[in-house]
Amino acid sequence: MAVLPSASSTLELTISVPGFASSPTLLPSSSVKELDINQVPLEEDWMASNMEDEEESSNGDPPRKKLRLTKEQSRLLEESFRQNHTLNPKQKESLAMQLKLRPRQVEVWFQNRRARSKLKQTEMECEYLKRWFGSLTEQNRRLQREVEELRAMKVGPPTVISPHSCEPLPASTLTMCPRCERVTTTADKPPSAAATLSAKVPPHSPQPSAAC
DNA sequence: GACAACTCTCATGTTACTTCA
DNA sequence: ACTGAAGTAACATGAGAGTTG
Repeated sequence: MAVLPSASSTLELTISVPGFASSPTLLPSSSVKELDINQVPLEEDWMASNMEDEEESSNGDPPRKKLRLTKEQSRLLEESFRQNHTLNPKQKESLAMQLKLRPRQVEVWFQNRRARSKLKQTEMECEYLKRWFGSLTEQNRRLQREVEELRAMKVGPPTVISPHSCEPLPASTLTMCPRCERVTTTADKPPSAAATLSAKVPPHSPQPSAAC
């Protein structure tokens, strides 16, 4: 499972892990809404229709019937899903018996539920990456402007005096901290591999680090 | 041990149906 | 009443892992 950098304080991204309790806010609200309106069939009707399906499916050309799960069935399935995103055969059998459904129906429900979870997660990640891209674009624009300004101001070779040697430093030794945007010299502090990486890999938060 | 055949489960994509605005 | 969009149960398919002879 790929884990993206954690978001800034204003954007929170959660990664769902199988077996890890998912947030209730991710649950499809429609399931509740529709079931409030839905006519809940009697248990006997459910069993009868399920058995009919099973019989018809062996006849070769069954019209695909779509059964709506009752409120209670949905609730129990969701509860079970929160505990575990996958079921072993024993759990499946027992849950199916408890819900008065076929094990196959429970299996299909879990497959679809996992798919919905993943889709939601992907959408959130996509949204996060979009914002990240926007922030980087803005930062890039700002730096480009700054470079232009510096170029416009340039009248001669830089005359930065080294605090160590008290002599002028060449321009090539000047670097800018990507976080705090202060100009430092490589002579003063050579950039570590970690610092180089952090400059290339966007920080979790667009705000400059206080450590700088 | 290596292998093929089989079964099971999963992810992924699609279809068919239901509900609602 | 009709319709399109959204949600979702059911199905199809292919891959990977485990079992068995």
